[in-house]
Amino acid sequence: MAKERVTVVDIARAAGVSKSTVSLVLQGSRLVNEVTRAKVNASIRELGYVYNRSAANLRQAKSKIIGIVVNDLTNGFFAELAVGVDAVVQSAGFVQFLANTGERIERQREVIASMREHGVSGLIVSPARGTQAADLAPLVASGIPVVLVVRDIAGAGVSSLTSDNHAGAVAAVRHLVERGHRRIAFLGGFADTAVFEARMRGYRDALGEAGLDVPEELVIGSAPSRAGGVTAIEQAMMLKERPTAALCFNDAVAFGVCDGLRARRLEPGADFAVIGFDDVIEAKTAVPALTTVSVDPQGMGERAAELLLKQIGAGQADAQAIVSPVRLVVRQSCGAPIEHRVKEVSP
Amino acid sequence: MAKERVTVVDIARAAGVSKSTVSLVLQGSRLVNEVTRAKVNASIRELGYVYNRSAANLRQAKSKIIGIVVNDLTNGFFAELAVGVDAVVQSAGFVQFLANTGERIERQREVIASMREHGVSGLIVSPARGTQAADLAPLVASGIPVVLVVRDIAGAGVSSLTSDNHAGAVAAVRHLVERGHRRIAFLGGFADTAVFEARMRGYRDALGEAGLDVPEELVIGSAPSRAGGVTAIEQAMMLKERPTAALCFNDAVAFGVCDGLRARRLEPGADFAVIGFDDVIEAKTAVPALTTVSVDPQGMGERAAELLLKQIGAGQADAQAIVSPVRLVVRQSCGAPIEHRVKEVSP
DNA sequence: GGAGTAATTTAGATCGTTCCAAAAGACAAG
DNA sequence: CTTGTCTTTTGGAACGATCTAAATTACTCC
Repeated sequence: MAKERVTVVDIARAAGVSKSTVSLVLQGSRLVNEVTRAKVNASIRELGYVYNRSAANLRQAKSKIIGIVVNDLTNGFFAELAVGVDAVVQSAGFVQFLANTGERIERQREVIASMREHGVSGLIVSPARGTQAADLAPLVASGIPVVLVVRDIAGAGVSSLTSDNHAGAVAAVRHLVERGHRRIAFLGGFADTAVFEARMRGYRDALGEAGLDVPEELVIGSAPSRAGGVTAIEQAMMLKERPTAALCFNDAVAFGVCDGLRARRLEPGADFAVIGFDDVIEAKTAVPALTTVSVDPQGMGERAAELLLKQIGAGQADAQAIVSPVRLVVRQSCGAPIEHRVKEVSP
Repeated sequence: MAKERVTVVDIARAAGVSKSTVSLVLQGSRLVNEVTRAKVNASIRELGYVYNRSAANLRQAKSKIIGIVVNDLTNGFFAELAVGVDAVVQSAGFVQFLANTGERIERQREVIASMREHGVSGLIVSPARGTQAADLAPLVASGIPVVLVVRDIAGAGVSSLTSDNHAGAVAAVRHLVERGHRRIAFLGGFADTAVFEARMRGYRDALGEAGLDVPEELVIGSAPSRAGGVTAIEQAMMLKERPTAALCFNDAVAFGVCDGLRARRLEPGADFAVIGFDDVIEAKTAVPALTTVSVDPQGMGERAAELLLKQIGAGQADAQAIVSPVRLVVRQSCGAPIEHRVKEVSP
């Protein structure tokens, strides 16, 4: 039962060639004759050979592995991001190491170290909350290409791919203002992240532009989750002057806000306008369909992967910060007419 | 900038010992003297040494990598499963290769092959729909420990960890019957999976046990997603004799069913009883909170990982099929009283 | 048939670690 | 001072691929 490992030497013997030739066949070199190649491939199949990447890797120091580190995989946004990365990376012949940090910096340090030991040729990181440039310094110093995604870190000196959070928030708030809202809340999210800061700034700027002032009590932080949304809206509705609309930190919060509204017998969309951020898959099929700022997580994952692969290919490219555009997708949760909702559900 | 790689030999030189000693220190052997160990560790830190697992791996043929293959990462259930696996696997000093097949068997074949090339010491697989025992045969023959999770495959000859889908469905339907429902639908899911088959059988058995017959038109399949749930309930409500309650294939479908009910101005829980399956995190915080059969995906991931690690440790254990128990969690969507809903939201 | 060129093939060193067997040192007992 | 027992340390051969430079074979054209 304990089968001996089949190696290139075994195949070489079986096919009557040298191991060098087998190696050439394995890497698809065009140097080798058609008949020889066929013979070798036949032996490979026959003996059930499994390529040993550790060995190859040892010799050539480039591994066909890329690592992806996300801060919270149970959040649909990041899961989709990972799927986008996976798609691109796989079709380029790479395989991905995925690790979840659960927002723990210590864990993040561990997984990054582990990935370096495995010789990843590049790393896509959505950093845990509170990650400092110093935390990434050893990684960056090693010269491994790194792309930060979603959350940028000032002074880290690596490429980043973020979404235009400021513009998205501005667009959302403008839309609410156009629909006549005057008391607009900003709900959910942790205030210590760059993403929160940017969205919040967009919210303030758009209100200022409309000549509205920004009452502090209308900015209510919470966990960026569905449960957090429920508590945030509860708090908002206890104010003496209640808001009539809210821009939410992300879609999860927005769903929570809808839940909280229903709990008070208010209908999201009709009685209170809700706008989310991210456009996760569920946003479209929820009832009411969620108006949200589309960030296209899967697309972001794909672009991040492409950027990383380019850097891996180019050896050493200098860091670039890409801000990908977003667009407001108007659906029903902000008060748009409701008649054709079911039609919008994809088949 | 192009730094030379630091190897054990460099450290040996710096610390004034042989590379064998350095190697012993690296593996934490107790054979080496305390002072020597300290000297070596100092040099390691000083030179910024990074362990090369490919090299180690080449020599000792056991890799500290386990692979996890899931069929749909964008589904919260599987993302949570992956997180559970990750937690256990990491703390055992392993790292996980995660790949998403998106229910494509061809892709599944590719990623499994790729994982074997990387020398994973074990594999946790939630197989894509339609996977046959034959698809896994080469993998199984190689002797790598494999644990199938969520979906078992008859005749594959490997261990599996599934949930007690039959018992869960029975409990759910019994509950609905006790609450007085007589026309109970089974909504969503693809009929060609073992999971569907088991839940469905539980549904039928419980109805039979209550002396109710099972009208074919009340079993309505659909994609196991939120969108699928919307279409399934639409279809159910077009019947001449409408159901008053439904057991859904999973939570995503159940949420879709709630959406679809609202679209018809029916309140889930009050006007129609809905029960889901899986108990994803959102089930608790949704409004109305979803009554569902708790499967605890994260816990399943953890148990699957533990089972796999045990098999890796034991060399060759024989296949065992573990069915993990489930329990019905009664919340509001099946018509329970509604007053304390907000209290149940976790802080 | 031989020179020149192009197409294939190959021996052998090499990558960075672990393992084995054996050597070296330390110490106690005779 | 030898011998024996422990504790530490070590050289050198693996592991399974790739790479380099050189060797071999095949072909073309006088």
